[in-house]
Amino acid sequence: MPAPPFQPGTHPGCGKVKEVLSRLGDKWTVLAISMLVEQPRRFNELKRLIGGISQQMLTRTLKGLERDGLVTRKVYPTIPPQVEYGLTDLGRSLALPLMQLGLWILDNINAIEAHREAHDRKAAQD
Amino acid sequence: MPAPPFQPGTHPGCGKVKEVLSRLGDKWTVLAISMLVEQPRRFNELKRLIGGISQQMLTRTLKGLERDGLVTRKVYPTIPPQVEYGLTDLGRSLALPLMQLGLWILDNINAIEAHREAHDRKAAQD
DNA sequence: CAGGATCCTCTTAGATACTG
DNA sequence: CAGTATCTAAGAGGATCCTG
Repeated sequence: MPAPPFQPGTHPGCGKVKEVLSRLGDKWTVLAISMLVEQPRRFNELKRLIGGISQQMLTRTLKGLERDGLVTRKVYPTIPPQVEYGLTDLGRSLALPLMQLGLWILDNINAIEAHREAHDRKAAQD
Repeated sequence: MPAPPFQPGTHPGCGKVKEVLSRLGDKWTVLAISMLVEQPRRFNELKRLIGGISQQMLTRTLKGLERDGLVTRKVYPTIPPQVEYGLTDLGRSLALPLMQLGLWILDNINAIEAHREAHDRKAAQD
């Protein structure tokens, strides 16, 4: 296991890593990125795919990703209007470690839930 | 790029992946795990290493990780009391994709910040 | 269809004080 | 030292209505 890149002093941009990490860590950002991995998507298509997100939060999330240079927003001036969101190269390069993390979760979700139940059962003995 | 493991229908535990993701994505969890990668740490040692975290949030974070079976809590009944936190095997296996993500951020933090500044500069033209 | 504007609620997180 | 308890502020997130 390599030395973690977050410890103070080990890297110059340590504080910034924390910041980006908490950006990625909001409720919807990672999900939005993952829905764009395969192909560009339209606004309501994303909303449907993600599921459970309000249009306001989807707007905010996509704006944030666009600001960070991870997502592009292409507007087709048709009627009705059509907007397509897609990953930039930067966004695609991020998707890789993100998918790895998702796969880990899938592999271990059962173990985690088993631990939780055991833990909660013990805590209920009072 | 593999199909994302988060899309509804592609995997049975899709909703649960979202949930674990948002658990990992709080402000301190990933940082706490990363500080335990190299060796077990004591409470105040963790607090100092992470930096900027309140003792309450550290307590909550560690309790959550313990509940999920990612962190062990060993109490030495000495005076003053001594408690040591360490990663379980499950926690160590999670640390791997997490460090990958951290390395990506380090590699690309400059590009992200450049995008942000350019984006904000454009937005300021109104 | 793709959002902007508003209002409201709930969670997250920080500060402080206290305890075994 | 390693927490617990309580209070509070800030922001995340949801619901609804409105518009080009």
